[in-house]
Amino acid sequence: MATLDQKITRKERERQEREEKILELARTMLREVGYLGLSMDRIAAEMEYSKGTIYQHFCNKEEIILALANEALEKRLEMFEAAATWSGAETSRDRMAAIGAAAEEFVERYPQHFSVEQIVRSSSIWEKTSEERRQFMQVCEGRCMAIVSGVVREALAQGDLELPAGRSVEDLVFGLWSLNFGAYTIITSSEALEEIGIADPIAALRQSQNFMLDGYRWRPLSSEHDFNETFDQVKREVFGNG
Amino acid sequence: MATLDQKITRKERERQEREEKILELARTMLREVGYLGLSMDRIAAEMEYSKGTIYQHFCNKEEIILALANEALEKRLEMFEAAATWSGAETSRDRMAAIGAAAEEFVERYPQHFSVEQIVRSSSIWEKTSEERRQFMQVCEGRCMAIVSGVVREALAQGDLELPAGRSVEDLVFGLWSLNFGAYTIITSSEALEEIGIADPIAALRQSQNFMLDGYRWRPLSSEHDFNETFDQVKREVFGNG
DNA sequence: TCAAAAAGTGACGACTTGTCAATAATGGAG
DNA sequence: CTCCATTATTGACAAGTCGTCACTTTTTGA
Repeated sequence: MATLDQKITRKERERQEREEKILELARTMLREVGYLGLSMDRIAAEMEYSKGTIYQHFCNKEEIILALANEALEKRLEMFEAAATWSGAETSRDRMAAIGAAAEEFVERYPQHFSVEQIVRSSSIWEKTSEERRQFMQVCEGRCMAIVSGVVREALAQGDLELPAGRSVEDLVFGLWSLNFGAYTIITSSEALEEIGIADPIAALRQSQNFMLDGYRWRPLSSEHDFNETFDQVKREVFGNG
Repeated sequence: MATLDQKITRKERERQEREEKILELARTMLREVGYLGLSMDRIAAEMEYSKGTIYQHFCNKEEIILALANEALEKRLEMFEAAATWSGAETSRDRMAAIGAAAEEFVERYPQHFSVEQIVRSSSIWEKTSEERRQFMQVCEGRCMAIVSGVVREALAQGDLELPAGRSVEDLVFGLWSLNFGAYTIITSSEALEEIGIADPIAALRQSQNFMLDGYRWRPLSSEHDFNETFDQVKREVFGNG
């Protein structure tokens, strides 16, 4: 019985290892030749397995892409969690800034992860993928939202922030989310940003974010505290980025 | 000589008409079956021309996509211009709000145009397309920026706004751009926005925008003036949207 | 040892995009 | 009106996709 169990797990382990290898290959392929260049034939050839075997792991190309996107979301969730529980935060707005720093770090450290997210959002991959994986994605997205919402709620509870009539916590989070997602998308896809006068888009993003929260009157305001310093501190202390 | 000229122009006119028809077909195709479903074969079949002829107009699929994207940019530029010269603006911030309304109207009225823009930004179409068309795109983008920047500069000149140290006009514009682009991307690609607590994303976007500009201390602040009313007014008066 | 079950294979059909020799239409010149 | 050069149009073709499934090989447990 023990040997049987062991053999099952060995098989299972091999399967998982192979799956990981497929994803690894797909990741680098995606980075080097883009979504359209990603080919099942080539994956099979480089894996030295037949196509049929690859299709036993992922029933189509889109499933692979979505699996990569899910990895990305998981990674970011992890980073957001680390930022939200940062011990160096003195105020609720510090904590919010920490999450901003996490978002920044995520894109810088895993640009290909971010680009997968973009692909999933623009190409109509959805229809072809399994319900299961789609759901996983929504769960991740929801949990990410929940972390940020949690910080906002903390601010409300502590009296650092009051929402205007008719606005929900999620509306604020949506604003931040949009700003960040849009900024990174433009940054990674516009070649000549400098030419049209945007020398340091990351700094511009930080500023916009700060001013948006200032607009919400989330205290301390950016005029009362240097959140740029907080950003850099988080990137050093939490993510070990000197 | 007259007849010769006429014949040349007749030929040329026919060519252009056909080109327009190709783009029209591609547009609807893109809307109905997405980027991946857009097929040169099908375009040729539906045009009742051979593939070779289609390829004489656009030397690859990506050129068609980019041509559509350029149409979109032109359209938006037009709408931005209309908004920026709106006669009903009482303050510089009114004028800025008018542009926000134009952006909103653009996405609502031409959703497929917006989706083309997203496709161009995420898929790596760039490499395959002609320098000419790429340049056109950048010019449009630059002119769009220039319109918005113009309004910001007007505000600076009139003393309605002062920029913080180290920030340029373009940084502010970049913030607005990111916020809008990000928000519309998320809106059009996230199915279950309501489920995660974002009931009215457009309202949330307006709010975020207003608060961001409040953060910049662009007077009158949103607490001193109802810009929601301005948005709706512009959509009625400039774009005839009741 | 051996048969049944599981795993792996790759030729295949149906689709792409983009090319290019061959064919058809056109437009002056005589 | 004829005729030929130029230009426009064609569609078979090469080379590449994706996903399938009858087949072969390996594994497994009795």
